[in-house]
Order: sequence, then C-alpha cells, then structure tokens
Amino acid sequence: MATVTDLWGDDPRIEIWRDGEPAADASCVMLWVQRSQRARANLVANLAVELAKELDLPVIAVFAMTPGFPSATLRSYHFMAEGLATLADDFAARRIGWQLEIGDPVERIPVAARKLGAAAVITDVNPLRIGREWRRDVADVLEVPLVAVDSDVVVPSSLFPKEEYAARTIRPKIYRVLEDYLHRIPDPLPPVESFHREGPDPLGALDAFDLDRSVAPAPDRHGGSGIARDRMRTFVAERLATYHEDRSRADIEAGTGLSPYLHFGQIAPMEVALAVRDADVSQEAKDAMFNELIVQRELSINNALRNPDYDRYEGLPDWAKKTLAAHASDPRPEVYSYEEFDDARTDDDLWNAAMTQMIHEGFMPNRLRMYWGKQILRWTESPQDAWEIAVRLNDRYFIDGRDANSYANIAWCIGGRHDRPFGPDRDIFGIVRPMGMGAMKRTFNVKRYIEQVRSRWG
DNA sequence: ATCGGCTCGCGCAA
DNA sequence: TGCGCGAAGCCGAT
Repeated sequence: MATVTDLWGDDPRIEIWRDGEPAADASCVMLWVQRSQRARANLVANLAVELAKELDLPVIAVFAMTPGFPSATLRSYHFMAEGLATLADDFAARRIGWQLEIGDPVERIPVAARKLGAAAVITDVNPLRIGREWRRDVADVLEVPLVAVDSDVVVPSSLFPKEEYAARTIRPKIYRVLEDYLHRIPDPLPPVESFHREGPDPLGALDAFDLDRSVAPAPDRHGGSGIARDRMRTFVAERLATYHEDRSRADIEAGTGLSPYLHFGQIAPMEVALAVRDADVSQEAKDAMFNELIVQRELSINNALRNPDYDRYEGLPDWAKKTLAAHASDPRPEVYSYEEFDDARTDDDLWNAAMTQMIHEGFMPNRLRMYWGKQILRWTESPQDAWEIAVRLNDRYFIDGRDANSYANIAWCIGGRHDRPFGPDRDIFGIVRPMGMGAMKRTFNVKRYIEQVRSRWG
C-alpha cells in the first residue's frame, strides 16, 4: 500500500505528522478527536472514512480528556464535556465507534491506537503550541501513520506559510481562493459499522478532575453541536441582516455568540459561512460577517501558527515594542493589581461591568474586549504587566480562553498586532492606537449596558 | 457634524 | 523607488 504522503501529501488541508503505510491486518481506522469536537461537517472524520473505505474497515473516534491541563477551570471543562457527552450518539449515527480516554493524550492516544489495532490515526489541526506538541509527541511513539486535517478553517492555513502582517494582506489572498474551498461538508459513512463504545460519561468524569471550581459553568451557555447549530440559525434568521450596523453594540445582542463553540470545534466555520452566504440578506451584512468569521479569525490562526511568540509580549511587532518602551516610565492615571482587576474593582464603571460579565458569563461583547484590553495597558506599571494580566484573566474566565483569537485580540489591544501605528505620539500608548470612553459612547449606549449587567449580577 | 493630520510599513505599480 | 492605504481613535479646526 502507498504511504500517507503518496496518498495526501499534496493536499493543502493535510499535515503529515508521521509518514508510512497504513498498517496491514489492522482492525480499524482511528479518528483522534482533539480540536474538531463534532461528528458532522467534519473533514477529519471524512478522511478517516475515506481510508476506511480503502481498507474496508470500521472507524473508531477516540478523545483523550486530560485532567492535567494547565490552570484549567470547571467552566471551560464543563462546556467541553457537555459537547463530548453527545458525541457517542452523534458518531453512532455515522456508524462510527466512540471511546473516551481519561488522561494525557500523549500517553493515551498511542496506547488506544495499539489496543484498537489502528491502521492509521487521523486527527485535526490545532494552531496552538500545546496542540502541536501533542501531535509531535504522539507521532514520536506511534507505530502507524499520523495525519492531521485542517478542518476548522474555511481556507487551509497552509496556503499562508508566512506571518501575515494585517487583515489587508490576508484578505485578498483569502478571497482569491474562497470559492474553491467554500463547499458543504458531507457526512459519508464508513463501509463497516462500529458498535464500539467505551469510557465514562464525560460530565461525571469531571468530578475526579483537579479543576479550579471557583470559576463556575456559564449560565445559559451550554456546550454541544446541536445547541451551536440552533444558535447559528437564530443568528442568521434574526440578527445577520443588521450585523454590519449592530456588530459593535454591546447594549444589544448583536453577535453570533458562537466563539466558544468554534473554539471547541462543536461547529465548523464552514457551516456558519455557508449559512451566511445562502441567507437572504444584503451583501453588506454578509461581508461584515465574513470579515469576522473568516478574515479576522483565520488571521488570528495564522498568527498562532507562524509567530512562535504569539502568546508572549516579545511576539509583538517591533514598532509597537519600541514605542511602548519609550513610554514605559510615563505616569499612569491609576495602577491596579491583578486582584483588583480580577474583582472588577477599578474606578471605571464600564470596565467593571465588562469584567463582571466576563466573570459570571464567560463572555464579553466584541467591542468591549478591545476597550477592556486597552484599559489594562493604561492601568498597569508596564506593557509587559498588562500582557500578563490580560492573558491570565482571558484564560481564566472566557469559555473560549486559550484561543488563537484571544491572543490576537490582546496583541491588538496592547501591541498593535494587525493594526497600524496611530499618531500623534501620546502618553503610555505612544503610537499604538488608543481607545477610550469616547469611542464606546460613540458606538453604543454605555449606560444601558452597565445597567443590564448590574440587573443580572448586582 | 465632518475633516485632516498624526505615524509606520506592506505590497504593488513602475 | 514611490505611493496608497490600513480592525473600528483622538483632537482641534471649520
């Protein structure tokens, strides 16, 4: 049989992590579910099915839920586990088996592959450092090929091999090939049905995990592909038509609210993009949505993939680090400690309201995510401190913390990433674009937003 | 209410 | 080598 490089090496959506021929006399094709935590509209599952057809084998999906993820909170794990809880049935509907492993994927995945007699392991692409280390370490000990499919972007990330400078540099490249990639993802069935089902209930398994339980599950925002799809349909039916006008408003629900679902791969960006494309709304509304869903999101993913310091202050553009250094000793109007930020105890009612929503709901409207980050820069001793505090709060409270989008957002706020310099040179910010209360008042009813948060959370 | 200038560097035209 | 213009700002002039 041919090697996986012979089979798929030229496909821009495929990464070969361990080359070789799929094992002969195997019992299944193993689908290592990591980032694409869904059974449908899943190009990873589809490649596993393609190979299974070739070999006349069943497909078994395996997820390794690690109890040891750094500073993990109950909130993000609970959301993920709610999504995983439906996967056994969702995969069964595609004749695919299911196994939930508890433990470090680097240990559990190779063991599961051996026990299940996998011909090869097919997984998803993850742009973050830890995800890439997992794939590298699994590939090192695996005895069969490991292939990853870039299933959570519309345009494959490999088409952008260099670090993109800004939205304006990646946008034309995306639109040039968008038609080639914007297609409905089918749900083909493997030739042999698997009835394999093993492992605990994921929500119950969390009881034994060492999680930070002071960050409670988000109310009214439950994980799962079905819920994600419902939310997408509601957005398209009720809010997409005015998205280009309303997207910056925090005082009404204007966005999709899909970012946590996209983060855990419970919905494919392709599904959302097609629902938007096919909706009966103005081109202006569609363009505005595509800009967020495809251009900015895939720009953030490019940043994580191509900038080795995407989650560190050092990774900011040189012009920004230079100007921030020149203003490092400027006096700050206020300086707050991490604890004061974490308690939403600044002297700014809007910032506190945004932080309060983040603490309780694991969510913040997109416009406020900018204001929130810009003020942290204004109110800390150094831009390095601002970076550390923003990342720490982000990863602690947002359901979709530790996302490529989070790092790009914080990098935009603090260090002009994907932005341009903005004169004149001013205190603290230098020529990094400032943002203050004026910009907020110009775009939405600040008082109304604060009252909404207070009525919900005191 | 609207407008220009501030400031840097990418990418394209030439 | 020159030039247009850019993730969504701010300030002052008109």
